[in-house]
Amino acid sequence: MKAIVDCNNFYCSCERLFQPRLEGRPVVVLSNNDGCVISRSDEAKKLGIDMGVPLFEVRSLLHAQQVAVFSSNYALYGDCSWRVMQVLREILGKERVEVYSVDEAFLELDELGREQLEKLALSIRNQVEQWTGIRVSVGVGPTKTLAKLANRLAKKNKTATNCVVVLSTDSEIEEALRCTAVADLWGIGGRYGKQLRERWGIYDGWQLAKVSETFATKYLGGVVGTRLVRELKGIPSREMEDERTRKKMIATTRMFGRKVYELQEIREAIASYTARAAEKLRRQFSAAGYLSVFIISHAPGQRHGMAYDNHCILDKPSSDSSVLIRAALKLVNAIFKPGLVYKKAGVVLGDIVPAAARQGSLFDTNNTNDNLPLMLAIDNINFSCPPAHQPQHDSILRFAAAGTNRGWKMKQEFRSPRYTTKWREMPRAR
DNA sequence: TCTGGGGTCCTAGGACCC
DNA sequence: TCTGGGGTCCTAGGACCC
Repeated sequence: MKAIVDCNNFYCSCERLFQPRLEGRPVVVLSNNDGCVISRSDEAKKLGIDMGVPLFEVRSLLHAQQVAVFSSNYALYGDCSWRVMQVLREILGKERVEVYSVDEAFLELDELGREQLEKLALSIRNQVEQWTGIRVSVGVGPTKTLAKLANRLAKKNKTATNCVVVLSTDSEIEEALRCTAVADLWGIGGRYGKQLRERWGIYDGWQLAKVSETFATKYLGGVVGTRLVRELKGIPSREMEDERTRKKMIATTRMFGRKVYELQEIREAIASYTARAAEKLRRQFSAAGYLSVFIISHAPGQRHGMAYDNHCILDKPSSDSSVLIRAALKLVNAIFKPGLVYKKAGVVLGDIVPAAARQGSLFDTNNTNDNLPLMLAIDNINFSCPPAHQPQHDSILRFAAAGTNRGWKMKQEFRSPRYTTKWREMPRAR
């Protein structure tokens, strides 16, 4: 049997952890640049604040209802996530835990009886809450997709279910599928949902579980759809995956805090995003062989601007910020067009390989020329020291190319302290 | 006026090879 | 009018996820 543990309103719960006075009050967390709402407490959901709604549309409602508003604080959420996952690993053993996202993990459970499964799920839920302060929901089923469905039902009705739902008998599964709209299934998004309804008259999960594999292959994206339908029928087709700690692609992209016109500012932004991406790369002991940059211009009155991108293959894979920044700046120079207004830029690293197994370049006489020790020293210092009195900066040691004014930086007006990851921002007890 | 950021997997189609 | 058959690799783009 498979289970999925999912943290309730994760980002909001993290904020509340350090401000218990917010318990029972509506809370929301905003996306980067304070653009839209990406996490809501139950109280905020009840006020009718939708997921993903732009801040400006609900500003007065938030104010009138005295909703506590936070900018996103990824240092805090990442650390809380790690704590939750550690508890799961302690309970089940780390081979049985697959971290799926910042707030979700799949668990491999034994084939126990129904009551025992429910007891186990409940005890996991309680243990996590007791040790981390984060409330979670647990869904259990014969496949990952059905576990997801169980979890959804658990969250939908927290009081009745105690945040735990087990789907183990055929009739339980049938009933759950019947009461779930097809687009609410894991793996069916808006596009397929619409097609299934309008073209095939398939509205709920039970109908979809009945289609043939040929149908799924043909109309739901090939093997992806086939796997999904098999999972609904109770045949495990998405096995537990090895913790793939190494990402295959690393991106740092941001909206600017204001309109940007000058190449110099774009270069600063690209340099600082590249430095950030390189940091992520080094954290997983990798090097990248491919680098791409893009900038997006602002078309007045339109939702989407025009994208300009450029990429290169590096002579040899690298995780050296200065090497990557140099390459990125060269790329951005080639695509910048004066006279446009820019609103966003980004850097993507690809062709990622383990740093230890890099293929050297045939023409490179100096293979040890990477500044890895220097880079690691920089990472260490940046991790432990906050940038004192310089709110426009995230780190104390930076590359000159990233600039000093940084007027383009994203807005973060409501960020809480990084309680658990920066010494100077630790909570104080009187 | 103001709408995020970071990932994965898969398919189709073109270029190229023998 | 008729014009081989199979591979592989790469890229772009679609769809989905949190």
